[in-house]
Amino acid sequence: MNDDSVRGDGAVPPVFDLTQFTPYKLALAAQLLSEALARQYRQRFGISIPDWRVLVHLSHSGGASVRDIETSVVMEKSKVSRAASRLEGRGLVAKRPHPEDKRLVHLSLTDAGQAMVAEILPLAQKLQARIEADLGAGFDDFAAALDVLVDKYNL
Amino acid sequence: MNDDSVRGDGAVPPVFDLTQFTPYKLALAAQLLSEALARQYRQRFGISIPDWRVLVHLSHSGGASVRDIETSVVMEKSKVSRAASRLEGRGLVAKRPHPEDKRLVHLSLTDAGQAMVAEILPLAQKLQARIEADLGAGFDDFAAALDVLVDKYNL
DNA sequence: ACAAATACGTTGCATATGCAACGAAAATCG
DNA sequence: CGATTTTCGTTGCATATGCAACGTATTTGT
Repeated sequence: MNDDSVRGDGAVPPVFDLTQFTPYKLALAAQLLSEALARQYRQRFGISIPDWRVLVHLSHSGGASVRDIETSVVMEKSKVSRAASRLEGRGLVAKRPHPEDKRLVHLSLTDAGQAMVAEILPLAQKLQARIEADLGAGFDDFAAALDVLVDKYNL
Repeated sequence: MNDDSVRGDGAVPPVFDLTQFTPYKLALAAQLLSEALARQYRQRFGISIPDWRVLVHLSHSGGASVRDIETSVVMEKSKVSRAASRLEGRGLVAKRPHPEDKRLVHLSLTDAGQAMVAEILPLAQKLQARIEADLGAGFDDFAAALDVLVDKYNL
């Protein structure tokens, strides 16, 4: 007898379960977690995920250019630019020309922006705590594995 | 002396590093891996990620309805529907009415579809092997952690 | 058996996305 | 210096996306 999956033309279709494929599982887990968080602030604050990333990064950095955010948060610059414009329109972010390099646009949170971030961050921290609890002792290894993947596949 | 970050209004902006936030790291790792794979078959076969998921699922299941794919691969049904139409247009997938339940559309791979899947799968398997090597002994725990997250946050 | 509720797949529409092109500004190099 | 390249941010455009609405088919409940 031979292999179950032999076909006449010699092209053996490998048995392949998408649900056991790591990139797929990763994508699914990421989607579920992102949605879990996004649902919480989407309705309450009308904030999208790109908006949220920009806000949080500005809160953390205290101010940055579009390019800074592009690289550190890994978002297309056009995405960053549009998020910044939306947020500026809502009075959450201030856009100012950089005094030394006139190509750069300096972004920072307004007071309203800081207030909103202060309201939103606890939600994220609560989710983070929940995830750590869900994974228990394995959390640190999990986080480390993610770091390995991120820097092996970055670029 | 007091806490560094005390502000007059009592709203303490929590120190929060997006890059240490698990949902963010997960999203980033997922994006990088998906792109790594997508680049390989996008150019060579003109296949998008949704297309790929549908093809692989059909290969694995041997045939399924739009709804089957929607639930098992976790894609919006409109996304599945459009992917199926694209693939049908390219002669890779056959759409047939279900004989018993006329609401269902039965999808299956054509010979050309099977041939393409047979060409593409090895790429995925190679990536999978590389990931397992990258994570070494920790891989199984990593995969298990992903499963935990997926079913804790599904729905 | 009939009406109402539900399930399935497609499509219209508003929005989001990636990519390339662009203008302005700065850096590089001869 | 002056010319060429590179960098930065925005925008135009083609495509992709999610969501709701729809038509058709089946299931449920009375």
